[in-house]
Amino acid sequence: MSKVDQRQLTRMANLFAKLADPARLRILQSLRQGPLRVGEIHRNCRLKQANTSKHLRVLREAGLVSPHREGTSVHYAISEPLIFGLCDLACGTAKQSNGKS
Amino acid sequence: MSKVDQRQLTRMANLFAKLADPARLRILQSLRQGPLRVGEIHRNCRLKQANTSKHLRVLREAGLVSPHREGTSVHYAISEPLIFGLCDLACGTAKQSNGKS
DNA sequence: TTGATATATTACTTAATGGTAATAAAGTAA
DNA sequence: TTACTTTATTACCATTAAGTAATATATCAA
Repeated sequence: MSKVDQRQLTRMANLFAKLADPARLRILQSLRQGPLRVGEIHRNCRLKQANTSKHLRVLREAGLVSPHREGTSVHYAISEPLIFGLCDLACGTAKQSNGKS
Repeated sequence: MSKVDQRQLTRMANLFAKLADPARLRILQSLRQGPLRVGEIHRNCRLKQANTSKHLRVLREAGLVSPHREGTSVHYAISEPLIFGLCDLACGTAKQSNGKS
């Protein structure tokens, strides 16, 4: 990646921003083993229903997850598995290294 | 990474947050080939001096870069090279995939 | 000391974001 | 239709963060 222009840097920053929230990381981890309904996610991750829906919208609009209606419920699935590479790397990097912020 | 607890998710999210800014990504890329003085960084990245200093503080407090005084100037160097793995992965993942946010 | 240069910090404005309660919308069943 | 369930959206508040101008601090030279 010798030449990275401003637009690409902005796209990268936007992607990192989507991952910069513990609740969203938790949602993504919960989807790692397969699709889940919104209700399952919100109980599984201990998030309020509205909050879950908002986070899923962020992830969906970023192209990281995709919804699939089934009756009254909606299943969400990972649509960009590459993010787990990022998560795993960050998990290793962030072991005890993080500063005071 | 089967078991990731809340603290670790928060650390990961904090790390991602540090990378979630185009200016900081640009600073990190500029340091990829070696340490630079603050003045070089701020001219190189076309950032205001104060802004550069603030971003460097964020990166420093996150343990990603480290300063080294030399006379009146301060050299900054990458202190956590693993972040380039994250940057490269994000660069590949964020090619044209990013949503409307 | 004074002066010059390099970097850091402060104060401020503006913009974006997360969490929540309430409400709306979508789907199904009776 | 009504009633019920599931998910999405809206409105609001509180917090956080980026950018900037001005100022402060640090280091060195004379």
